[in-house]
Amino acid sequence: MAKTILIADDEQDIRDLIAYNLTREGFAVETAADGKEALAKIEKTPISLAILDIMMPEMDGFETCRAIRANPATTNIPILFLTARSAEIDQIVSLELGADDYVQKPVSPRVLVARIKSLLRRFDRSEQTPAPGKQEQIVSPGVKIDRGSYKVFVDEKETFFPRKEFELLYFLASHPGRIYTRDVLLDEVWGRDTYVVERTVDVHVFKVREKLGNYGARIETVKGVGYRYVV
Amino acid sequence: MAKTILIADDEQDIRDLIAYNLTREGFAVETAADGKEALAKIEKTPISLAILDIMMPEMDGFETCRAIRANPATTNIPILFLTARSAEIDQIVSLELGADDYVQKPVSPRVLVARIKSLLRRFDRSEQTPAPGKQEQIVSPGVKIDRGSYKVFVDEKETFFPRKEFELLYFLASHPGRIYTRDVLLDEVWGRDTYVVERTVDVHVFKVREKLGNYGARIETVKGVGYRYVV
DNA sequence: CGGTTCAGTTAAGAAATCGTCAAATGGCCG
DNA sequence: CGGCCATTTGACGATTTCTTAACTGAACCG
Repeated sequence: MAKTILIADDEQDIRDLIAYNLTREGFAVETAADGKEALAKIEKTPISLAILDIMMPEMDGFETCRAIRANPATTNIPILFLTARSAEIDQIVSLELGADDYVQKPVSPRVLVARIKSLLRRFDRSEQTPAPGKQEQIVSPGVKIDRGSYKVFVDEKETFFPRKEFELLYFLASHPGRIYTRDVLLDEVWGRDTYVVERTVDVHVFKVREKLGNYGARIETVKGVGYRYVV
Repeated sequence: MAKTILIADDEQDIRDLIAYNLTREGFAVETAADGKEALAKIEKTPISLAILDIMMPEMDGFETCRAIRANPATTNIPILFLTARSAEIDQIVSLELGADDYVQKPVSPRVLVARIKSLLRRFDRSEQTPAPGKQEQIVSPGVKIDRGSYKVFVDEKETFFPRKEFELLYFLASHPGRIYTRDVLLDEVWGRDTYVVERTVDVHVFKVREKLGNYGARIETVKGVGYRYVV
């Protein structure tokens, strides 16, 4: 669930300040001291959003931005510029650089964080395809899972599932028949940047089964491999 | 099948920039340099969405918007405003102009495209379902919310809700059962460009519940997720 | 038959989340 | 200017949720 944000700035102080604030907000953070390093990190790690300072040695923010946009694998990453002088703002705006937002230095952490969240929201929503990606409701005999209202009905009776249990059930049920190993489930349900023991999944499966009552057996164990939801 | 988007702005550069980006995304594009021209084009061509700059010669964006809404044939066209100054945003918000969204200049083409897509999706969906986007009154047993007069009646008794609380209640109540994260509520109720802490939502929910008295429990909390209004 | 592995189950501690209150801020109006 | 009100923030405690570790039993294997 945690998104990774890349911070490219040549001043260590700035990197630290931003990194500190973003980490506190639950983001994962990668840093780079110049454009070259930024590109290298972007190749290696999946990045949700990049913050680029404009003035950097080696390769400045503009160039870096162009390079990111030029690569089909990274062309959709939202980019937020940090600018020191207002003259640079004009450049950002006028050029079709593909900048999505900018924040003027000196940065206020609160404003920056708010902008980042707002940008991410905007892009998340624009990428949401209602059709195959996320189903609003998953219905199988006796069990109905409704994502819109975050409710689960077992034999017509509303049954409360805490978040992780809901997400786990929802994920499994939205890919019926398919087997998922624990580490894949951790990735998909818990998020890529969480560090919990794999057996945690077992406990949640147990609880979900409990709540599903007669239908608990819908979640099958495949010994030595993982779990799957069957209809 | 391509949707046609009308761009009304007096600056050629802006028109070209937006047109270029929309075309690249597979939209058809019509342009107009002022409000009069925009209305003329709308009459001739079926338009899926209109982008209006506010400051235009002859007829500004506000007037154009009113004219579009006044004509039954075009009253349902989604309208997105371009605004240069934040003072204008207040106007958009305060006047119930029937604006569906706005983007602050300088525009990031990518953000604009994302917004447009999201708007179109929203309208596609809302036209399929008979449920209208904005209801004048929302009535549930014991609670009546009147948008026109900005009044709320709890058990027939008029109860005053300050603006944010009213908007929050109205938004939740107009999508009963549906869960909303604090993120989304901030977007929808507070507006995209506000930088407030998420927990602010909680306090408002608290106050709304207080004022709803016996019906306070209508707003349910889903721990770790968000809030929903139930009937 | 004993040992090993794997998953089910339970309980307890840790962490996250929310409700609530109080105080700070800032706008508005008399 | 002073007071009122709406809004926002930070703090605290209560509660829920999550995670871990440990125990148990079943299946498997030599």
